[in-house]
Amino acid sequence: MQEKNIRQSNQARTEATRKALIQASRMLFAEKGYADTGTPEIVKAAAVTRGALYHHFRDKADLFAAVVRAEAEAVANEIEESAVDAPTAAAALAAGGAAYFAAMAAPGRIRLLLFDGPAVLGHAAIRKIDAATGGGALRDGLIAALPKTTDPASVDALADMLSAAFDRAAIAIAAGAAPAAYRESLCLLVDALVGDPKKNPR
Amino acid sequence: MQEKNIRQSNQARTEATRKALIQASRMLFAEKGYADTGTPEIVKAAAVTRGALYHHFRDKADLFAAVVRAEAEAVANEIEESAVDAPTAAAALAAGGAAYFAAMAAPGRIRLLLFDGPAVLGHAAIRKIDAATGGGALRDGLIAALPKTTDPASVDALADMLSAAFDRAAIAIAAGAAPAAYRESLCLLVDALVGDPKKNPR
DNA sequence: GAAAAAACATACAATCTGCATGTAAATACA
DNA sequence: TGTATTTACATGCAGATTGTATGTTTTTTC
Repeated sequence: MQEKNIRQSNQARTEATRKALIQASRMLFAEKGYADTGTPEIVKAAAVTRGALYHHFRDKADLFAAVVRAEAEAVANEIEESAVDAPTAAAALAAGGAAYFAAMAAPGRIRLLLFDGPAVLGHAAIRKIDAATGGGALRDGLIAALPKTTDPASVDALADMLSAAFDRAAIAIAAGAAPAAYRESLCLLVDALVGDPKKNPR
Repeated sequence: MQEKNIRQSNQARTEATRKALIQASRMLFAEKGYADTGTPEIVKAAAVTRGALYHHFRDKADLFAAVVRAEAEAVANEIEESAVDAPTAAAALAAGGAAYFAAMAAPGRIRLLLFDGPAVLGHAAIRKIDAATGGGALRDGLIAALPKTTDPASVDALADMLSAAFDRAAIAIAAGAAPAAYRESLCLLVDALVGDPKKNPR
C-alpha cells in the first residue's frame, strides 16, 4: 500500500482515468454543450492525454454516452430515494414527480439529458438508458396507480407521454416559467388519469 | 427567355440561391443530421459555392435555422388547413391532432424539429419559432375547448405540456410504436382535460 | 525473469469552419 | 449613358478538431 502512486494495478488506473474523463467532460458538456466542447479541452481538464481518451472510449460520442448514463442514474437514484416510504401509489407518484423536478434543477442536467443527449445519441439510445435507469419508475408508478382495467399497451404510451410532459415542465421551469403553473397543471393531468377520488369518483 | 440566365435582378439571384441552399441542406440535415452534414457537401448539392452560403447566412447554424423555420411553417399550414371547418372546439382539437401526426410523418421532420432543432438552436429559439408558426394553434384550441374557469396561466402550461406529449407520441410512432395506443391515450388525456361530457359530466 | 498484454503518449492525415481578400454582376446616380 | 458604388459571389487561407497509426512505458502472465 506504500507505493500507491507509483505502482498501480491496471484496474485502478483504468478506473481513475475513466472517472477523471467522465467528471471533467460532464462539466464541460453541461456548460458549453456537446458540439462546443473539444476533446483537447476535455483531456486538459481531466489532466490526461487524448491517447488515454481514445484508449478508453471509442470516440467523443462514446464518452458523452457514459456521461449521460451516469447522469441518468443519478437522477433515478434521487427519485427512488424520495419515493421509498410513500403510503399509496398516488402519493409515490407525487413524491417522485417532486423529486424529478428537484433532480433536474441541478445545473446542466437539462442540457445533457433533454437536449444534447437525444440529438447526439439518438432516441433509441436515450430510451434504452432511460428504461435501464429511472424511466421505469414513472411507468411502474402509473401501473400501480392506474385502474387495473387499463389496457397494458396504453399504459406504456401514457407513461411515455407523461414523462414527456414532465420533461417539458422541467425545461420550462429552468427557462424561467412559473413552477406553480406547471406543477398544478401536472397534478390536474395526473389526477385526471389516475382518477383522484376526491374529484372524480368512479 | 434566353438571357434569363445571364441577366437577373439581385432579388431574383438572392431568392434562387437561398432557396437552393435551404432545399439542399434540408434534405441533408434530415437524412444525416446537423452534425454530420458539412458545408462543402451542402453547397455541392445546391450547386453553389461556400462563398455564397456565407454571404447569405451568418454560419451553418443560421442556415439550419432557416430550414427549421420553413419546416415548422409547413407543419403549421397543414394543421391549419385541416381544422378550418371543424364544428366544435373539441373537434378542431382532434382534427388538428390528427393533422399534426400526418405532418410529422414526413421523412426527416422529427429529426429536424424535435431533435437537432432544440439541440442546435436552443430551447428559446425553437420556442419562438414554434410560437410564430404552429405552436399557437394548440394553445388556441385548448383555450377554446377548456372550461373558462381555468386559470389563464395554467392554460399556457397545459398547452406546453400537451404539445410535448404530442411530440413524444410522434417520435414513438415514427420509431415503430403502435399508433393506436398513443392516439387513444392522447384522447384520454385531452378528454380528461377538456372534460368530455359523455364520460365526465361536470 | 522474459513474453505478452494493457495503458498510455505522440505524431499525422483528413476534414471542417469561418474569414479575408479578390472579382464580376447589378444598381444608383449624375 | 457612363461611371461609382453596392451587392452577390468566388477562392484561398488559418486555425482547430477528430480519429488513427505508431511508438513507449507499465502491468500482468507464465
